[in-house]
Amino acid sequence: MSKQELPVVDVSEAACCAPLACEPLNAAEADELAPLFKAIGDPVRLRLLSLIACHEGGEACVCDLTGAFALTAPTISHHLKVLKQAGLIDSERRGTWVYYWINPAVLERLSAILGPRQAAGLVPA
Amino acid sequence: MSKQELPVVDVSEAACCAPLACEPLNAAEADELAPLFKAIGDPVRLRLLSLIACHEGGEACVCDLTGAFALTAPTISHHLKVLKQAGLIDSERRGTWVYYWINPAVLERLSAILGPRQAAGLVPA
DNA sequence: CTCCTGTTTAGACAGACCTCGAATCAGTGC
DNA sequence: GCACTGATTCGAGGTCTGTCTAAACAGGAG
Repeated sequence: MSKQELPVVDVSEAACCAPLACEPLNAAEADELAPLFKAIGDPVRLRLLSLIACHEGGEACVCDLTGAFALTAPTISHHLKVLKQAGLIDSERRGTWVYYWINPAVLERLSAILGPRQAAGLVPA
Repeated sequence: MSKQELPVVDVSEAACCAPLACEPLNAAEADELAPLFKAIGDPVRLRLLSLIACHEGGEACVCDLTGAFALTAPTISHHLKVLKQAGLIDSERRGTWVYYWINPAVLERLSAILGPRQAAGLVPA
């Protein structure tokens, strides 16, 4: 279950330097990127992502996450699945518990796409 | 260029340096940010945003946008409304046509939140 | 004034989404 | 083997969303 083919796109593609305002996205690119933003377009999932990213060791057990929400375990599990299918996180079972960690490359890609003109110059004041 | 009363959150707030992986988002922050990502979580809206951002002069007429999609004018208008209500774009009517332009500050904020830790680049005060 | 073009609003409908309870799967320990 | 805990899957509800057609609104031209 850990090495199934992800629906994720190739990060090394042209995407790294096309900040949305550089040249218009074509339909294919938009169809590919929009689901990623959609995945984090939910308060619960956005917070889950943050909780996982901030957790010590860079990974968090599901049991660490459920407590932060007034939601049932199946609902949390559902949201984690959405994030995973989007390629934003990955998981592994270790004994009784399942651990999740984020995929930094995907987040960086999204950040770069929204960013003004990264790479060019990060301009310190 | 003249009106400043955006429904958008204050960019100079703590947001500029909290890249999602720094410390966990609380529920209030997530409720505020998620709708922005949700707005760009649709292929049509993501492409609209890109088309507007890339258009010469930094602004685009609705008539320039509708041609890029196999959708009716009301549908495009609906998506533009969603983007505008999220604070990602703004618009103004000039004679017969209505022009849209993006709000770079909001995009930068979203980029910074997803970004790895570039943080210090933007420097408040 | 009247017509025409560009844009938005209103209403409707199929499909997707969030959440839950109940059931099931996966490991650990008695 | 059996019971227990952690996590996921399944099916169902109510709500939200994307798209359309039809109609209304805003300006410019004749």
